[in-house]
Amino acid sequence: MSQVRVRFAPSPTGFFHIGSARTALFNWLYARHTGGTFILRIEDTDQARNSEAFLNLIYESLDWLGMDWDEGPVFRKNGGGDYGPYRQSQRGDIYQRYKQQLLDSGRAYEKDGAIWFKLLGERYKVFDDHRKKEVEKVKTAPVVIDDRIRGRVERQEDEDFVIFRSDGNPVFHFVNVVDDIEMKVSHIIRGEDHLSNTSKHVRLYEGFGVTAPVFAHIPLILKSPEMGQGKMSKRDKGALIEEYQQRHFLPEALVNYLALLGWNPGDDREKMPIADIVKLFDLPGVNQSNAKFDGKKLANMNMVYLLEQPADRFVSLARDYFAKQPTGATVMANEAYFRDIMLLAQPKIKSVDELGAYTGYFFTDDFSIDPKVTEKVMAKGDPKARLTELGAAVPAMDFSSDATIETALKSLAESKGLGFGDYQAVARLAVSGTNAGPSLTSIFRVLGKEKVLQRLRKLLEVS
RNA sequence: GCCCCUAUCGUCUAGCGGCUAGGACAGGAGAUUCUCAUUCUUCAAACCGGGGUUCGAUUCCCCGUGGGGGCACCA
Repeated sequence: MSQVRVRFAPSPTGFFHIGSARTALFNWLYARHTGGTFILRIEDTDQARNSEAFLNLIYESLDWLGMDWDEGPVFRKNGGGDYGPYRQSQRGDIYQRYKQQLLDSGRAYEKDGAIWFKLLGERYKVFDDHRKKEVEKVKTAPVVIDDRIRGRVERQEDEDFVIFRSDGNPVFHFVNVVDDIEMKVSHIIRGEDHLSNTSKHVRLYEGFGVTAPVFAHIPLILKSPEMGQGKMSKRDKGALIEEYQQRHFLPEALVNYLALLGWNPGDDREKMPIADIVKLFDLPGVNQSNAKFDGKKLANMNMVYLLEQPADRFVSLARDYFAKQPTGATVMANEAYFRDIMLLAQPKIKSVDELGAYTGYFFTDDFSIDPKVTEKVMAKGDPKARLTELGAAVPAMDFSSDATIETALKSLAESKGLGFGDYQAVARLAVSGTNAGPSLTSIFRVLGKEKVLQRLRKLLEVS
């Protein structure tokens, strides 16, 4: 069996979005699954819309998601290869050569300053009511595509088409095919939106006297019902990879979710390590119908991953997050203290970007107090009495561990004929300003006696 | 308008001629925990319609309908 060579060929004309990432992922997975080669090729022929910033975003995003490329532009540890250059803007001479070949063999001709690819067959004229003009058509045999995902697809290609514009630039269909031939691409895995183009491409392969690669057209990602109809576009909420990076999602969670959009391992497994996905992924397992994007399921996947991160990794993720927050320097000033708190938060939060709000009161005395929670807590029992009792008891408590604090609090409650719950809510409100957080005993321990007392007193004063 | 693809809970999906149509997310209700979150239990929720083929269709075929994509000197 010949070597599998697949490519991902984005154009740097906009932000890198979910759909592109998924196409890249399926190519990458197939390459890794088969032990083949994953090529990154930049389709930057559209000079007006290209930008270096977008190009860099492609590199950064792929790198962040863990999709390393064996051949392509050099970026960090990725890239290189013998079939370059890997940017179409630098391959002009190759396109000229292929154009000449077609001209020489009579499969291309010039008209209106452009170069057209010539179909073989009897010609006739017909009025096209979509374009509202008369066009010349060619009676050709239908193109048969043996798609690895769709099965047999038959389509008529019945009009000559432009391969070089009158400004001298080659068009997408032409460069795409030429590059795939030159780079010895064996499998073309791309979005279903290209299925209709494939008949053109097949004719071009034939024109060059080359066997076409295997095609595999994957389903598209559609908007979720709340977002409306149609395929996901760059303007839709949650469509950009950059957004998840900024929200500090775990790239492996995003990749896992994306893999499940249009593919499944054949059983009920959903969360699975990338190595397992690589092992199980194959083209016949890819669905034929489009999938709607579900941000909630992605968020859940992210949480599931977050919960099981080893402590060191979680702290490092937290550090990346706080490095970008205005309060970051203060928060991370004391490494041990920071780590302690982050590990208290880890099992409780759903995403890293909640960390700031969730742990704020640990790092400043000037934290906000939730008025709604206050109202609720202060309405029940005699919270002010509990605060007073706590204030009196805390100085003598053993703050050396959660367990000793718990024992002390429970014995205080017992001595008053009350339960732990009678103190918990109001104490929590005093030290954290809210009703959600790590266990009260942990908060006490981390904060220390002095701050706990100070906050208990403060709440007593204002209430 | 023409061409191509597609169709199971709200969403992602399993099913590959005979099943109480399974799982997951989201939603409802309980339980556990010092709060919250997690976790656990539980409930509700689907085979687009019509024809065939067959002893028997969610499953195979055809026609509708719905959804998606394509029809450029864009990529």
